[in-house]
Amino acid sequence: MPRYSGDVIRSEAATPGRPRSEAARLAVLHAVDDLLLEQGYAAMTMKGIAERAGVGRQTVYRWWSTKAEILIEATATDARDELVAPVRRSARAELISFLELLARFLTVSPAGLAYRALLGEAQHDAEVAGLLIDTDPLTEAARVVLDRIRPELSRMPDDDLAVAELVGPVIYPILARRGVDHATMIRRQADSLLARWGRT
Amino acid sequence: MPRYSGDVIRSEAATPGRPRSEAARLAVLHAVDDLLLEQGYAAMTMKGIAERAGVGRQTVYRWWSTKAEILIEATATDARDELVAPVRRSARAELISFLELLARFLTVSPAGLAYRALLGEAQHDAEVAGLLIDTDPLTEAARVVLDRIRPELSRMPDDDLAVAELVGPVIYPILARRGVDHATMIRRQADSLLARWGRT
Amino acid sequence: MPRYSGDVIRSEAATPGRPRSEAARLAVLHAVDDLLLEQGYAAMTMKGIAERAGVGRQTVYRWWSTKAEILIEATATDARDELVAPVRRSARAELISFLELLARFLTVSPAGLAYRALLGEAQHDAEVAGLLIDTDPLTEAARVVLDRIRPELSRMPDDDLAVAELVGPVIYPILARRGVDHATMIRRQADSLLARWGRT
Amino acid sequence: MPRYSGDVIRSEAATPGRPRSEAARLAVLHAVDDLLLEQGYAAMTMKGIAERAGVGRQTVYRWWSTKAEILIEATATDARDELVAPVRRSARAELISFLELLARFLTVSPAGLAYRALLGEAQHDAEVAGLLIDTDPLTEAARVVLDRIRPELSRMPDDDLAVAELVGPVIYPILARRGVDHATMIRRQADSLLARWGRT
DNA sequence: CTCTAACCGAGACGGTACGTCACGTCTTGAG
DNA sequence: CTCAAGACGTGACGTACCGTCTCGGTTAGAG
Repeated sequence: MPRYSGDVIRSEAATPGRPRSEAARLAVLHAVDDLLLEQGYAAMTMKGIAERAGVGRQTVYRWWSTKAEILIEATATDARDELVAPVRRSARAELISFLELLARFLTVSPAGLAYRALLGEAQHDAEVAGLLIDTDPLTEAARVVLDRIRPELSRMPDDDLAVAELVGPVIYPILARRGVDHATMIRRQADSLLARWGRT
Repeated sequence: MPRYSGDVIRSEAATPGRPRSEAARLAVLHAVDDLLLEQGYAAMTMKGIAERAGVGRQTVYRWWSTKAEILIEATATDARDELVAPVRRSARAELISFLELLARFLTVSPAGLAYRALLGEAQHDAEVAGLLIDTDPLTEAARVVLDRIRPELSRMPDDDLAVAELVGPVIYPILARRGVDHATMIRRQADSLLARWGRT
Repeated sequence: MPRYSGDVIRSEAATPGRPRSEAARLAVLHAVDDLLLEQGYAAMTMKGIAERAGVGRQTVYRWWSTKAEILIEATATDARDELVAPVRRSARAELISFLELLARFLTVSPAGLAYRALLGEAQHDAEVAGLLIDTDPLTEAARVVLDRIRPELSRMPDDDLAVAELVGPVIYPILARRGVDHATMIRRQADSLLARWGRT
Repeated sequence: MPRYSGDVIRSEAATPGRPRSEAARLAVLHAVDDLLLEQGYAAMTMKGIAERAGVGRQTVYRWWSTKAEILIEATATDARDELVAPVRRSARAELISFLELLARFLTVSPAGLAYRALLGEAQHDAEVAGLLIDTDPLTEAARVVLDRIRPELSRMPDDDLAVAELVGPVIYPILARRGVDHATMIRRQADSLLARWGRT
């Protein structure tokens, strides 16, 4: 079970020269993981990452351009894993489970903190925005859940609209406020969506 | 009509020494406004702000600690002004008007870009998070609208929950995706809320 | 007995406006004295002097241009007082007394430390050099001694040459070396001069 | 023939990482040389040196702590070269040659100006004092001359005393006065020393 | 079994922003 | 007109990190 995305070997082309060191790659990814928790995103530096990983500075730059890029690679797999919602009997239970997962992910999980940091950076860095949108694990996970319960909810809109209606009210207060009561919010939100999307 | 928050006279205490230069204060606030549009938040520097304002570096640091602080002071009034929703006949029209205002604010207005940049910074800088939350013009504006239509919507939750349900689905795709169709989303969102919150 | 040069009132012209505050002047001079000992010449600043004196910064600049100027005014009188050589029976005793006075002045006395600091500053600041030369208390004191013993020493050169021969060998090692044995040096120096300048 | 002290190869240890740039080192030393003449010691700044040398600021700080340290390295070799006294037939000629060399060095040579600036700085900066004393080219040169003529002068004291008697009367007026007539002073000084130190 | 090419660590390089400090000037109200 | 206070524009300080470069040394497949 690969810890990091890309752990599967990428190419078989038998390139000449010394092959890329998997040890160095993992050291960098782990270093980023650790530093994010210890110092936070803003205080992380490329220099610090290289030193913590015991790796040359050039080696980092050879494979990644920015700390955002490394962080995405380092946390993508974790994020995806943590956002796999368990299968439930009812649509309501599905929604509640997923939203609770989501709230926990964003407020507690290291991968979730990374996601928020990246989402933040994306607001003033177009390149990060591009990277993040292409690999957004959150939207992906939401879609899985929605697909699962769509048969029961005939009036559910598709695609991005449904995702936004589902995820927005939970994620917004987490990004913009402090100390939100998720539990209540989540139940209300689920009921609201069921009423709007439901069969009748 | 004051352009910047704090334009109202502050104190009459007759402090000793040379009084603070209003010209310098305004020059800095305008410089931040300009630089945000020209270079973006990330590329803005305290040095650059001081130089653009034609002001000493120390003068900037004397009154503000970070570029986030300046940006908040520079855009707070504009943000508040731009988010004043017009009074409409029906609750639905009120909601749609406000959400359209909000979407336009976040995607087009300089003050809105500033808000997004600050919200982004808040994800990895606790101090900015504190500042932003205390002065959040968006939540404030949402509350005004909600208070106005509350009489018609007996099942509307109060406070933060209602704000999140109203604002979240619109703001989330703007922060996390590209090229969203706001118009459709907004109408759906308004109807969804009316159905959930409505009298009968 | 005035503590500082210039303590005597300078003008009687009955100028209009508020007269100069003698209290402020003395506070500045004392502050410079204190700071020289506490922090050394290099660490002293105009700002620090004003604060220590409890005086406005402008008040300092109104009356002095540089810290060197203040220091000269603050120490000139002390320096002159400390370099008054006692009258002795023989030329040899006169010389030895004066040279010992000189060595003590330069290595121990606050005024002597100030003199060395100023002499140092004069090496890379022409303005200080000018001020110092015009008021040099050391040369002045040496001349007094030499005049006193000149009758006994028919071959003594006059003016600057004699001063240099007398003072140079003592002051040079103090400026350019560490931990010199002055006592021996001084006796040798006195004998050397007597032999050279002496009657027969 | 090495232009700067330290031009001799330092070590062969094969340290890891990119080796120090000799070009940068020389650029800094030349910049200091130039700036000393153009602006004087007091007006020289670390920033100015780096810019003149076309070198990063950090590169300067990496190898030197203060401008004094750079100046010592930049002028030590020149100073030593310029103070090599020619061999003469008589002790008197030796002394006169050396003292003339010395006077010229201190009043005309760039290296001599540097020496005076450093000697000045040493009066109020203990660290500079330490550096200067350890490498003092002037004392060194004086000792060479004195050793050469010592056989002829049986009563010459040794070490520091002799150096002070030789050098002090010449250097003192240069430091503390303006426009001295060196030629006369030097001949008198030489005769005085010969009389005192001479055989009989 | 050498050759070649790309990798690796280390760390110096030219830049540039940081936040602080002192400079010397100015602008208040009070004496 | 002076005084204390303190804000002003200027510019150097020493530090940190940027992304690039240049070393010696390693590690593979190709000849």
